[in-house]
Amino acid sequence: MKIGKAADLSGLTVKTVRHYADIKIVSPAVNSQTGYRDYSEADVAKLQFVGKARRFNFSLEECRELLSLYEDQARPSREVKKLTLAKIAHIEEKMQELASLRQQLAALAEQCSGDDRPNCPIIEELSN
Amino acid sequence: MKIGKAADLSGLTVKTVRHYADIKIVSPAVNSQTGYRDYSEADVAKLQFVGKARRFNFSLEECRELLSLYEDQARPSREVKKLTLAKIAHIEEKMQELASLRQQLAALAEQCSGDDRPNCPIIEELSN
DNA sequence: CCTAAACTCTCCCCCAATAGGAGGGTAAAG
DNA sequence: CTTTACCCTCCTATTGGGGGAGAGTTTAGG
Repeated sequence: MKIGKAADLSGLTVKTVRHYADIKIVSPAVNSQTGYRDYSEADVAKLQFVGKARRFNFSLEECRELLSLYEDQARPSREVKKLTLAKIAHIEEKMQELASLRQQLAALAEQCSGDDRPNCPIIEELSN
Repeated sequence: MKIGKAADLSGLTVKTVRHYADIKIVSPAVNSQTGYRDYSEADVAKLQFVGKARRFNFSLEECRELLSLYEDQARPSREVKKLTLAKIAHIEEKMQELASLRQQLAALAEQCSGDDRPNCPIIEELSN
């Protein structure tokens, strides 16, 4: 099938699917007459797989790794779990960072009257 | 002073300070003889201000707004508080999203034996 | 059968916020 | 006076795409 249908079936945009072909995440056959990309059912399954992994916050590089594990019928599940745990750790790091920022900003906002007066503890803090 | 010292004093890299000049976040005077940027004490204060706001996760566009409030002695503190609360809300949204991802990934990881066997619930979930 | 719309191709620019480096001019220290 | 340290502009890359031009292809309708 052509790229438009593959994109529809995988829930991705044509732009994105083309990008994945460019960087060899999912490489379809190519019609040498027209230059049109030709996607198989298996290609679409891979696109769906990558789409889902992306929604789980895996980077494209990580998707590439997951995809090669997905294709390897003999993969040890240890490998997949390792990637997943690393991703969880990364997410937790990010969350900690955000929690700290939120706490600091909330403390500042609380001290700020938020009215017409120019006096502002937030600006003062940023000025130090 | 020249850009190197301004960068040191503000805790930013020369590259970053130059970029901020390019996009008019902090615009120093320019020596027309040499083309060297010439930073005042006030410019350095602005760079420090932006650096701190960046560490609080404000985007450069938001920094631009904060900076104009910083420079406006008559600003209503309401404006600053509004930006800060919006930033807090944005951070909380991101945290929720990450919490959901973490929960889903953790549930998957827990079901995965993580050994030599190819059977892997994580890959299976991503394949659906 | 022919035309027009829908689709596809490549190529280039754009976003945020920097980092790295080439190639060339300037300043300050020995 | 030379070396080193610094500064300049311009180009490239990063991540994960989006937008659009200009050209070729396919498909549907009349």
